[in-house]
Amino acid sequence: MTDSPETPSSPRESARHSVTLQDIAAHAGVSRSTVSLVLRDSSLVADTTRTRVQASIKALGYVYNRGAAALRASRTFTLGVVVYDIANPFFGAMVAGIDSVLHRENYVSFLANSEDSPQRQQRFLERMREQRVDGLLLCPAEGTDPALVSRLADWNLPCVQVLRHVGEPPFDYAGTDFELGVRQAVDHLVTCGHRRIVFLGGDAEHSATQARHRGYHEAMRAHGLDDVHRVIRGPVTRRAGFDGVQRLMQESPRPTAVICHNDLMALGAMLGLQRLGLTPGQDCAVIGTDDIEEAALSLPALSSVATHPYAIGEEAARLAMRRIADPDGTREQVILTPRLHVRDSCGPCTADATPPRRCTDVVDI
Amino acid sequence: MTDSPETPSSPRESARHSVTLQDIAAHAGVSRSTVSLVLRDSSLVADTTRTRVQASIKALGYVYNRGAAALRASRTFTLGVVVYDIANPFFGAMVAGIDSVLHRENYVSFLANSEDSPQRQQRFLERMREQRVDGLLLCPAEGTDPALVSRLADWNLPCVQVLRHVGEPPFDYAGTDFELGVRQAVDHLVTCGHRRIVFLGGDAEHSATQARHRGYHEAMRAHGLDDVHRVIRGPVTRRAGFDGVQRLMQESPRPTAVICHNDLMALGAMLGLQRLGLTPGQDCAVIGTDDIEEAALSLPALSSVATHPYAIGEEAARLAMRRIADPDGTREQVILTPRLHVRDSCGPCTADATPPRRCTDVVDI
DNA sequence: CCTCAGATTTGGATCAATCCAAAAACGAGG
DNA sequence: CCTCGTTTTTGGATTGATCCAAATCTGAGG
Repeated sequence: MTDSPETPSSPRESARHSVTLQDIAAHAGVSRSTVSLVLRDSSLVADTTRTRVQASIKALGYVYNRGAAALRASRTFTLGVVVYDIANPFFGAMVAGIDSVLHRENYVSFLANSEDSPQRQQRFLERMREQRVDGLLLCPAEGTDPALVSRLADWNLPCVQVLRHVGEPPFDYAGTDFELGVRQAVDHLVTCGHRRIVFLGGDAEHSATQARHRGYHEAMRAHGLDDVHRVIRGPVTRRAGFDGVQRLMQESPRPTAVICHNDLMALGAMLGLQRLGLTPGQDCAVIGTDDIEEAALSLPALSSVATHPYAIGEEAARLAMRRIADPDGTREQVILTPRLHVRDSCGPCTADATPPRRCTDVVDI
Repeated sequence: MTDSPETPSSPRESARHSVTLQDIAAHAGVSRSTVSLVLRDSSLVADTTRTRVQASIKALGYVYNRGAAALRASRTFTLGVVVYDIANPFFGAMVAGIDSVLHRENYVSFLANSEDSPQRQQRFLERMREQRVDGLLLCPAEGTDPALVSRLADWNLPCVQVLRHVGEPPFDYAGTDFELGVRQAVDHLVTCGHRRIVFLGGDAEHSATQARHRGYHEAMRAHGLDDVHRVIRGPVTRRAGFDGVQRLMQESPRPTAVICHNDLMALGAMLGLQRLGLTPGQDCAVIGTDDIEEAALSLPALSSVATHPYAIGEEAARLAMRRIADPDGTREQVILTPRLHVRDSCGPCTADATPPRRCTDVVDI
């Protein structure tokens, strides 16, 4: 009592400098190294020692310093995630899927919204490199330099591309078979007796846009409809759907069906038809892509090709975990199968083999 | 050539160990410290030195190591962001607002989706502490321990609460005046001649739910409608709106209007009315909250109290920046003013002073 | 009691930056 | 040429963990 001028366990001690491994070691009567092993629950430490150290950790209110650990160790248990439009509910669901997997794996993620700007994306990627993240989940912004992927490889930064992809295979990728999705839509419409089917939207040269167009062309060709096939390029917004469909409906042999690049466009297209006094599903069939929650809610309920964003997010995250564990393993492509949800916006399907589905059957609110 | 066994600039040199300040210093003929100063562009270094060092940085392909820097310095230029439902488009927009501000400030953010689970939230917060983030943006999960805020203060972790808040003031907070929003809705409906106005939704004791209920009660009282005021508590999902409104419509003196906790509920409620063969805006007025993009698109277009998620995100992020710069400054509460967007779902407003607004005026697709 | 293998534990070096007090360089005025 | 006050630059200590080779402990078998 008399020999030490200040008590070592003073209450504001923690404010002065934070508790370190050294402090725990002293408290538990072991070495720094042993404490470190306990923290990473190594099987090397004896059970009695482990419990003693854990008690000290709790007693002193120790907080692990990830920064210091990362300096020496190779892994940081962090990941970078880049999307190009987080306000889009599709990406919201995808990020939720990513988050669920990362949480299980003790990872946390940096999120950035590139706003489809390659410059913003580039800046974030450089920052991620400075943060020494273990890997990246990247939905490449429009206009991303195709060399980016190999550059990331040079940087030893595992990267899983999501939804879109740039550069040369092989690369890790998680997405949906957009080509198949559009084919399903065309097939269904043709079965229902449609011939003049227009594909609406897709301005940029993404893999995802190209796949949709390819699916459309091939399905039309397969049905012998080469003469009437037609793609209207342009932005993929509500407005574009709204305007585009109205322009189409003023032509003399009117299209009888439109397939839209995404649901937002399709919802806009339905509104456009209604503005002209036409009824979606009756005067013109409409099919969207993504099957966002609002699709089932609209009136008439929108038929849509479900692309399962939550599942894509999960797969992408799992892929990243695998690549981090085995950096030189063969690259993988996880491609989910989309599914057409038939609702009212594509009208009754008299020629269809399956009985027509009624709206109320599928309103999964 | 003959005296050195291997060229120092061998191509795979970078793979062996990464380029450090030391390497740059050697290359530029200055000391480690000077390079460090250049990196943090300090005004201490002479211009000629600065340019020389910058050239070396570029030449050697140096990558700043944030982890190492954070070990010594106090700031990490990282932030933790917690939301409880990232799949909800409202939060998507909010995160976009946050991201835009952080990008300008050279910050990056860790994002977590608590799924409204206090345990998940807690785990993430502890992880953020380990990461030594400079601050937190927190939309507290339902059932969050009110002591959390003061605990974060003990940890020296600046925290801005967003949208909801727990614990005792003073704290930093960014949100919307939900109370005023509901009052606006009630006022409008009363002006239109409604009396039996029901408030639908709100199960938990969040600040945000309480504020809505308070606004509802006060507005009803102000209009002398104490006798008919009524709150139906319950979850705030589409399904709840769908079911809830149908139950209400089966009562003998039917309510003539419902105000919903959020737009998802309101959209569900409109669907519920239609299921009963009733027309929203004609047989029963519906007003939602948030004014999500889908509101204007629905049929009839949904009247909604806009709560500006993007702006809330921006404000919250700005607040965090301010608190990090001045940790002991007085706490601030930024409360945005909501605005009622009148569309078709609340029907014609004969008694209104302003001319009735037509659907087509406000369909801002 | 000694030996030895297997199980635990340990200290010193290391990771890549920042901090800080002190040294060096510089330019103007005497 | 010598001060003196800025302006620049610097080396050593420090941050808090991990790595790794070597030391120590244990208990069974001879």
